[in-house]
Amino acid sequence: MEMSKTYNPIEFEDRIYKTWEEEGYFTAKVDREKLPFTIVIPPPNITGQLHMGHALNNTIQDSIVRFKRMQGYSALWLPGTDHASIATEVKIVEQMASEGLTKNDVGRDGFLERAWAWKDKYGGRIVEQLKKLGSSCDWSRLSFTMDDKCSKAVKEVFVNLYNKGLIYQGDRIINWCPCCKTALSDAEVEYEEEDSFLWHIKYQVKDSDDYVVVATSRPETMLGDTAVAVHPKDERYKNLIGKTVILPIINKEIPNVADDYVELEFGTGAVKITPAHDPNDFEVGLRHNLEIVKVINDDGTMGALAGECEGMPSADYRPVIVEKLKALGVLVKTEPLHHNVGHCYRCHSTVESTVSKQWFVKMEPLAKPAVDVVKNKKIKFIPQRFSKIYYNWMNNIKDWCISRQLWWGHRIPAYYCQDCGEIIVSKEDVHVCTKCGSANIKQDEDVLDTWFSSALWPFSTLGYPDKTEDLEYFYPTDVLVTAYDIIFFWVARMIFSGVEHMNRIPFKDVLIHGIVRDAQGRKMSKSLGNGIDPLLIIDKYGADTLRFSLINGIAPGSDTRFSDEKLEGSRNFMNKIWNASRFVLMNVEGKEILDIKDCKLNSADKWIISKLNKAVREVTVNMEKYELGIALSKLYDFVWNDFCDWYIELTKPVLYGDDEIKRTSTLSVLVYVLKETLKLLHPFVPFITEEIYSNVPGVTESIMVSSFPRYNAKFNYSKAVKDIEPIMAIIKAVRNTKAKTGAAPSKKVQLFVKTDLSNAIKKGSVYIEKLAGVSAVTLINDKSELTLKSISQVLDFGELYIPMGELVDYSQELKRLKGELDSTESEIKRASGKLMNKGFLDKAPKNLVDAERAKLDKFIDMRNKLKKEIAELEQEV
RNA sequence: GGGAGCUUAGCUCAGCUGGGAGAGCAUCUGCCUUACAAGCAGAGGGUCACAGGUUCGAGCCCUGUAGCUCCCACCA
Repeated sequence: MEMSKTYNPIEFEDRIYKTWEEEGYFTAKVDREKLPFTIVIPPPNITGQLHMGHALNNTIQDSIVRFKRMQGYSALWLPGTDHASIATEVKIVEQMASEGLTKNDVGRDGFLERAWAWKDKYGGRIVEQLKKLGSSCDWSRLSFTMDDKCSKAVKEVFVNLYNKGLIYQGDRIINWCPCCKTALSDAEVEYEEEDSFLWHIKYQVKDSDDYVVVATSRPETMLGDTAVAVHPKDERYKNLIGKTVILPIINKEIPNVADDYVELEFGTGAVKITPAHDPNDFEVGLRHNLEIVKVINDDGTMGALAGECEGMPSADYRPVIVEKLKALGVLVKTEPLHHNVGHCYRCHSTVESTVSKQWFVKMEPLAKPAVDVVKNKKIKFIPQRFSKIYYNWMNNIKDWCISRQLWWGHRIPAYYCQDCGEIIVSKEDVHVCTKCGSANIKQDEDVLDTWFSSALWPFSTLGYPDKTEDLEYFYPTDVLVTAYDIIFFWVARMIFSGVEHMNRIPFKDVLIHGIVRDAQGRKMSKSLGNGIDPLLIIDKYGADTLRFSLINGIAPGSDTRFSDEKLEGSRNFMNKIWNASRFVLMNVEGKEILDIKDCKLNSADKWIISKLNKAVREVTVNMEKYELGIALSKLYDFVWNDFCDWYIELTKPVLYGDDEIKRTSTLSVLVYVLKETLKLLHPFVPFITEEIYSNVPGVTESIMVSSFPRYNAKFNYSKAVKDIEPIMAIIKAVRNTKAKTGAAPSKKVQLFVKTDLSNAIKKGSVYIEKLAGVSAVTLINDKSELTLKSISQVLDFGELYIPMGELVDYSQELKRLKGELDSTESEIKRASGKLMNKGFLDKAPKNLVDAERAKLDKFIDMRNKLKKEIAELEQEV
């Protein structure tokens, strides 16, 4: 097949992906002959479109899973999507609003019908996009957090936890999003700094002219105050403790209590206590047995206590009540305040703290074993530092509010008897009360936090609670790949869930990567409009280019910047691979190719095989440590520098020469190295490698099912390497000389070499001639044999003399040689300094000391030669 | 308030268990050499934030300082 002159991925990526799918290469089999290797995908939201974060996350997973698959594991990458309770519900509400409908208009069933329809229509988008990226997911196992399998697991887990007393229902202070109209967990609240005020308000002490001034940032909640608190040790308020104060406006009598929670220095030292709308106040209320009075409704509007302002949004009511306080003369001071305010992570509204009846997971008993499995290294975070973040969160965790006042999600499997009030928690639908026999049963209206089902993902997708073959073979999974921003939401919860329900860790390693930023280092966001659409990049440059630019050079846990420059560099590399391959394939066309075992290898052949072998070892080691960025940049170096710039150039004299046997060997090596290189590259850039591989003569199978190259000690041809490297040094030196003297690279020069390595040089002279533009290489024993005006180069294994005729400027030459002498002298100083250091001689490893000695000898030799050259040159001038 | 990370060439970043500072881009100089101008060859460019310490030896380990970034936390 003819390969086009430039890399054009659009021509083959879709076709190749289709073939892979049709051949079933992504489908993992339970194969007792093989070891399993499992990754479960972090399920993208069905509302989501592929963004750069997904692209990075999935490229990493795909590279790992392809690598493992080629290493011979039965590798499963299990894909799926998340129902994204709030996010999806918001979408459906918006959609209905455009038709002038509300949730209540259509009712629960009607709403769910719409939601499922939406899921069917759009939920698959992201899956198609993942395919464009080249993801080798096992689509036959595609899961969804609300499919039957996962729903069964959710019910199982809920009921089990309830029966163990680890799930309970209660009136607690929770975070309420007035916009989404649902409770949120603590993790779902994001704090942002805001400028506000601290209002100082006088509360009169009952039956007295005294008053206490409280400071608050939330005056609108004051009608729900049920106490004023001061610190027990606060001298200023000693007399106040136990007295009654009067709440302005509604003139309600409330107690004054003493509590350690109060900070002496902050505000006035006296705090109004609103148990219904502040988590701290709620705690104070519990300690002092205070009344809980709600003043803000669940929808964020003021309640009946606000009188004529009932129904007004609480934010609007704030200035109203401030005015009222002013009018009453009880507002004594207003000072600016910079503080943290909680916002909903989905809609960004300011969240309210409010008391409400919700379902909670009791965290303490679950957290401890989950900390232990990380502490004793059963689960490893990569990089390790993220385990600290994990500990910190787990050790300070509070109970998890899991009920959401939404319709889209897993409906809580709790049933209430309308007659006797019995609560029945059951995996099966309940129609009859187990206590009184009544059929008047209602299921809980609420659904579960989305993350409740995601927490079960590593085993619910494999069949839990059923003891399936998949679960038995593929669980625990091997590595979880995710960005650091969902460690709390997801990773931590999977860990305690796996430990609790499976009695086994859900994964062995957690590979944390960073986020993709824009070229200026800013987070990509909708509001900034600086997001880059990976699909547009794929359309323009191809998936491999995108993948390469995301992975190359990244370090675990660190953020990465995405830029056009990187993209172009990556595209250029793809083109390089493409053209190097084209060179090989063009030359081998119709020619005989042998196994390299049957070839007569020359030193260049052996050199590239050694280099390849070294690359194999290093890439494998790096991959096993999840150092993908390092692995890939090593491959880049190998391909571009060693293979293209050197080896391919070194093959040309042979390929264009007339020795058939040598040519066959070199062609065979070219094919061998190309194939192995493509395999090394394949996990990262699957399409281009498949496309080229399929064009290599003799190849019948997909590169996907080929074996990853293995390190082979036999391929370290150290003698051949020693023979070819001086040749390369000479080529460089000649090129350098030409450039320095301003001679055209194409200008042929003669070369005289004085060296002990005459055999190797003789053998390699054809390379020197072709690659450095030399007409003839002549070995000499002494410079006196030279009659022409030359430029000299002192290398560590000998001297080169290049007659350059009129281009030789002796004073320039003298300057250059003196410069070289200087740097040689400083090397000698450095090395001899080290070797004169007794501490170094005594304590450094012997091989290092020996190496240092050898260097010193070499430099002294070079110094002598340089001095001689300089002396001779000075005579000429 | 607690914790983490970062500071290396003009820019973006690598640098593994301490043993002579690296890449890409940019810059400069030459080249259309029949795989590739999305290319080839050559060159310049760094007190590894600062100050101490450990060590024969520190970009790497320890302590402190400064600047930047992020996370967590109930300061009304």
